[in-house]
Amino acid sequence: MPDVQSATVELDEEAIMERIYEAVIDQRLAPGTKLSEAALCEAFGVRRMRIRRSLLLAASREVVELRSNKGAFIARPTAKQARDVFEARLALEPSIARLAVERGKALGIRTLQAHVVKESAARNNGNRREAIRLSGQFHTTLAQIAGNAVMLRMVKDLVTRSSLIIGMFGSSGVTHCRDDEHAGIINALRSGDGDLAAHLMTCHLCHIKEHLHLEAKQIPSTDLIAVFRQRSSEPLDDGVAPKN
Amino acid sequence: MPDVQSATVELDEEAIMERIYEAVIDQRLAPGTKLSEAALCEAFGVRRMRIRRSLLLAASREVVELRSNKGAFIARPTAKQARDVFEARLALEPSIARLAVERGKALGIRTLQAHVVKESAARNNGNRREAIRLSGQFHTTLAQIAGNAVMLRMVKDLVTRSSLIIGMFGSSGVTHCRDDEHAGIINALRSGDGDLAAHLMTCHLCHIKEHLHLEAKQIPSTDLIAVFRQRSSEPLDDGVAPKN
DNA sequence: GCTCGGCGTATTGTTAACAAAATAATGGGT
DNA sequence: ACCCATTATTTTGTTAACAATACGCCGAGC
Repeated sequence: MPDVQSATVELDEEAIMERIYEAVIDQRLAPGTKLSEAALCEAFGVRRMRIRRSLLLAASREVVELRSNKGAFIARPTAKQARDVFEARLALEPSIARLAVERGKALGIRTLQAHVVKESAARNNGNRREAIRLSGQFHTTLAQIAGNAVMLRMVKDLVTRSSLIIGMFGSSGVTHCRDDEHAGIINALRSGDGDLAAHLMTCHLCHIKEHLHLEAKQIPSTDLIAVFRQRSSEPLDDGVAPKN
Repeated sequence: MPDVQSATVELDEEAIMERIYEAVIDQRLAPGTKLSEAALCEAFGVRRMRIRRSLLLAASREVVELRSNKGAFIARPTAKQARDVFEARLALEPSIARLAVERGKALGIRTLQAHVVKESAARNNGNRREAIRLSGQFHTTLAQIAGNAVMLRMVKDLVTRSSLIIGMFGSSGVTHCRDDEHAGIINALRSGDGDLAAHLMTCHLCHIKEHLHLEAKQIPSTDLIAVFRQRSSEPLDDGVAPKN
């Protein structure tokens, strides 16, 4: 047996990124939060290099934002980014629901059902954080059942960013998803109706999106030079924001 | 004016990753190619750290594979990964085509048309590499026109991995895409028919996929211990491959 | 009393040296 | 002549020190 002191194995970069994702989904890390390297080193018990690389990974997924010589911050999605994220989810997740119908084994469906039961329970108990976590996990679990690793990775990223988007633009108090809609999708799964599952997923995502206030509500960015900078109109750029 | 010697600005991690992507798309970097750090340092004129981080980024996108203590290699997609990639493309790109119809300005469409003209020319001139490059770029350009940065990022990754997949499973000599299919999609764009554009894209992707030989052809992996290792059946794992 | 400027501290970014593993080379034995 | 063990070299992985930038504190001046 290895030494009892550090029984926990050293986490690798992806694992640390995953932990950051979880914290973002739970809304324990709000948009704009500073992620100091020293603090993260202590939190995860690793050296600075490991943290640094984890932050780079998260930044390449646009879950954190790296400001030069300032450090790492939890990303603050813009309205445009929010639209893009949900547009992507609307393209992906109905297909995922359809695939889950085709490939979902009994085990997977039962897992999902247990999931939704816990979700309802958490909501009724007023356990808001747990409810949010589970409601996000519904979408990733569905992607697992669909059995496509590429799409699973995409959904994980999108769900995490959605949590940030809700933090920025969501009506406070209202949670992500309505669990009855999740239940409806599960019923479609059980009855083997792929078209229905896909359709319900589309509706579900639209509903989430409708509860956002994307009309330039946007918490003041505290970055005054950016606010007062002359902004040129947006003529056909390649859709990718400059990074500095 | 800065010193004339190093007029080229220092490339950042994403830029280097982009250059690796391009080389993969052009099939100048074949699956399994070793990417030694020293060589890359010289090639890009940067220090080791920068290279190392670029490789980490590319690895997180599964375009390169990091083997512990062995170094970085261009990824060798498995048949399962190939299926997943094309399944994801089939979910994403028809939607992208539809969005491009909605939002495509005249400028963007003209750009695409010029693109396809160059593509045909390259093909007729026997300029295989250029033809491959342009045919891949058609899909990313379409995503730019659709104006969704999230989906653009996804398509770039998927197109790059598709190039690797064709390198692994494609009938040699046959190029990625048939340019007449690209032309058909552009016509749908011009006539403003979103459903048609989406449908043509679906067909187009299916055709590419059909030209692959995914039935365990798989170039012998040269890693003998892996070949002779007793393989347990694949029972319901989470769809994510172990990394070592 | 408030603002501006300089100084000290803390945090980030980078470099270079070091440790460990794998690969290549050498030599001895059969 | 071929194969295997041992050594040398290269290449990767990690650590720690250094440099540079940003931040907070304090005092001087208005």
